[in-house]
Amino acid sequence: MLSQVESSEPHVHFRPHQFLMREDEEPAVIFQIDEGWACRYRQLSDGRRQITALYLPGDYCDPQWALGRKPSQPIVALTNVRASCLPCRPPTTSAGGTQSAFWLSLNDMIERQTNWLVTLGRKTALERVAHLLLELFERLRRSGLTYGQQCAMPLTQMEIADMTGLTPVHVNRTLQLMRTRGLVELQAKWLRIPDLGALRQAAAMRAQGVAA
Amino acid sequence: MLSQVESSEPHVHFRPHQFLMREDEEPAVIFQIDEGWACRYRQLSDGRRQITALYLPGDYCDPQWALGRKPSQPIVALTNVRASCLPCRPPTTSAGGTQSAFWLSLNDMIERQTNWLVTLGRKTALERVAHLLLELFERLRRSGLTYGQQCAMPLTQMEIADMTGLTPVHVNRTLQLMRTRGLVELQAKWLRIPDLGALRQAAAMRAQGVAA
DNA sequence: TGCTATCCTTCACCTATGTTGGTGAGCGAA
DNA sequence: TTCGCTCACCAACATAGGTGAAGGATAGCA
Repeated sequence: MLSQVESSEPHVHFRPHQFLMREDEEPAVIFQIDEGWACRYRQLSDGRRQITALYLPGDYCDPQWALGRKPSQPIVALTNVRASCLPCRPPTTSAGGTQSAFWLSLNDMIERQTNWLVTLGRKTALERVAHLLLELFERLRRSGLTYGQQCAMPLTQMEIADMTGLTPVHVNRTLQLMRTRGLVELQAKWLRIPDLGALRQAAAMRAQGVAA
Repeated sequence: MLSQVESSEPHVHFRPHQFLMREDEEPAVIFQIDEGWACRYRQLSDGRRQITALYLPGDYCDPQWALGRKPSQPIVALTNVRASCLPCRPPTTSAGGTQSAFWLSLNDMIERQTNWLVTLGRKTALERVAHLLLELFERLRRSGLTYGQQCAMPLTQMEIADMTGLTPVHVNRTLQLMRTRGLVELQAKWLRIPDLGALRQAAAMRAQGVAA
């Protein structure tokens, strides 16, 4: 269950439920996920848990460590994960400016986090789940990890619940409803979205271009 | 209702409900709030609104503009606001490194945003309101804007609702409950916290040092 | 082959919060 | 002074989502 990081190692592997980083630990490196999924979360003393970030292939983990604070939340692998280790200092803004992939990725993460504030604060269960599936699909698509209208979806309903602020039971109800409405097909850890536009509308997201 | 920014002007003023920045506008400057409160929000097409950030005196507004993207959410003054205009380019990481006040402030903002994800996803109404009042008090205290156990609290119950993801009616119920429990005294836009520890516990926040 | 654990699914019931529709106090403008 | 507006506050009722419990499918493993 302990992370096996050697800071000199260029690559590391993690198994499901293994920690990439524990709370308040001093990060030695920033990971870049090559393969697999991970998440950051906080757990309250009575057991309530909220996932606060999802890390997919290509993502830096966690970019904000570059801003110079200890992680206040643990990061754990959701699937088998292969990751590269980057030095914890960020690329200087002088070299590449704020446009470097790294800083843009931090920007994306903040933007996603802000969108989740809106979803958790104001949206219904169906809108929340739709938002999640849509975000997953579009992030994977940008990394070339979708196949037509399909992509992998290894999350359990309990993990979906911890992302969306719902209970597993209600996630199940909601997924059933979405299935009967033809919004998603979801089985065997594989997601198919018959009509991306319909799902976007169901998610009450801002309209969005088709830009890759 | 239009912002009166002259990018050459070192100081600007805004009245309540006046925009500091509109959606998708190209920011010419980053404001630093000298006095007054402002917020960033998103409004859904059916009117639901969620406030996603609060800007208090001393805060940069918005620090993430320095990362090089257009603001996707409007920013509006909640009270009379006086602000200074800073160039939109961030201090280079070479000069001052990531420890500069500016980057630390961005880091704080991300941290606060993450904490709100947990609150909106998993906490009860009372915990949410407690979290908000506590955060306000402690941020103001760090800026020397508290007086003993008291501080200003210009937010209307509707604005509290839009921060906490509740309805104004339920915010009212919750505040009444907190009053009867002696957790807060709140009247005439002025907040008094008789027992900070009790309020922290009610907010289900992580324990926290007394560090200024 | 059976054992165990995890996950998905469904049911009946419950409650925290939303909704609707009021009241009255305060305050600025005319 | 009255009008118009915002805001705090209250009450009755409605509902989305939570709770607790149970059964069935699937997969790893001895």
